[in-house]
Amino acid sequence: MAKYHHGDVRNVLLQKAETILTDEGPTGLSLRRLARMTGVSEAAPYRHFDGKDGILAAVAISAFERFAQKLEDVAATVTKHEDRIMALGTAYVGFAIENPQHFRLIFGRERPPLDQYPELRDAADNAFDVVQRAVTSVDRKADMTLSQAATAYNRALAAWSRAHGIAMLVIDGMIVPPADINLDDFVLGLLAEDLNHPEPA
Amino acid sequence: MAKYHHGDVRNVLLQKAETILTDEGPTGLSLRRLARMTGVSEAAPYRHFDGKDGILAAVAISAFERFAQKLEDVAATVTKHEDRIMALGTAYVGFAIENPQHFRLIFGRERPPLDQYPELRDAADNAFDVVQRAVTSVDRKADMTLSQAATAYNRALAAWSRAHGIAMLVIDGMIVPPADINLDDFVLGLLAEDLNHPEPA
DNA sequence: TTGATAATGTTAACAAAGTTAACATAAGAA
DNA sequence: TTCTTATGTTAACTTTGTTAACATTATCAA
Repeated sequence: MAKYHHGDVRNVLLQKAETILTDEGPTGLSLRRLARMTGVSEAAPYRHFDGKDGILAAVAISAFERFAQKLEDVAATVTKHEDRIMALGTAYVGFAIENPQHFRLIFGRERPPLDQYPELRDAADNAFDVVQRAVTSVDRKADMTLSQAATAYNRALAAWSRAHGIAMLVIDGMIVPPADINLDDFVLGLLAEDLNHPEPA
Repeated sequence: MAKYHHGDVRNVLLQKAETILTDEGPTGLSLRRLARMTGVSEAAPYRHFDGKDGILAAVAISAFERFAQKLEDVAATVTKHEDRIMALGTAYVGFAIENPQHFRLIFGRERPPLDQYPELRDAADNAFDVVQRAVTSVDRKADMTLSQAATAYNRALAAWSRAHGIAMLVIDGMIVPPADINLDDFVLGLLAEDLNHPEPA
């Protein structure tokens, strides 16, 4: 009878892995348990993925894609350059807060090595290209001098770093956003804070 | 004869765990292997630590302490306020780059839960207090208005976020510091970059 | 249709890890 | 000394990642 299993195991496994990661974090994500919960033999996942790292890579790739998509959408919506940088930053942090497990998977140590999973590397590169393009694409790009381009690049890195730092510290619980103000406004405030002013206003 | 082992197992284990973490990362740090490498029975660590998390907590605590110490030293050396913020930031990133494994242990997911290890929580709080004190301690603190204090706090968070983001992205390989310029200068540049200017200079 | 071949499942085994229980010895206090 | 506690040890148990060996299904050319 129903001795063997359906034909769509790969997708079902991935889906299940996704929800396990979301609900319990990577600790709860064991291959055997995943297989059991999917109703499939404990060795079945090896037919569809390159072991545990293979599954993590697949999940990470889809996370990168959602991440990039969100950033792209925001970048496309906001036209004014400065506004776009800020909007991107809040979207970046927003994704991290809404998907802390995926964000940590993408940037943390459990992420499989990029050089062993070319598609994962591509997904990562693509996501960061979105950031960089959106941040550096001042409207008049053609007539920029070399040094201006270098500065633009630096500004992209700086903007990225800020968003990343806020995201990390918030999902880590090190920074607790005040409950009485809007989260995006809080993030915006941190992003915009200018450290060069010697004294707090 | 030498059937049983020395009297100082706890320290030896900690020391060994420290070097394993530095050399191989937390992946290589298994209790059994640690015990074997220390020349002690595989269950011995349980007499001195609260399981694996216990050892990780101990290592994390000492890392936090070194981290805080470094920041404190820098903060004490540089007197001018703005310079101090920047010096702290570079020291922060510097620690991360010099001790990537420890930095990730301190902030990553393998860190044992703070609420289960009060000493760990204390060590963490202390480290961040150093940051915050150093960043917010403008010389004339007494006569600050409430809103000035709030701004100062925000600036501390902003400065912290930036340093943290740079640190994370660099040790993750996402940002590759250019080889042809001084690392500290590179970090300084990122820290000081003012995103509020609409166009790259 | 038939029959070879690849794809996909399964069960069974292995080594390594975290953890605990049961037991042995050392060190110190009474 | 003797009782108690701290510190070791060995031996088990469970879970996990992984692979090997075998079974079933799908695919597709002849």
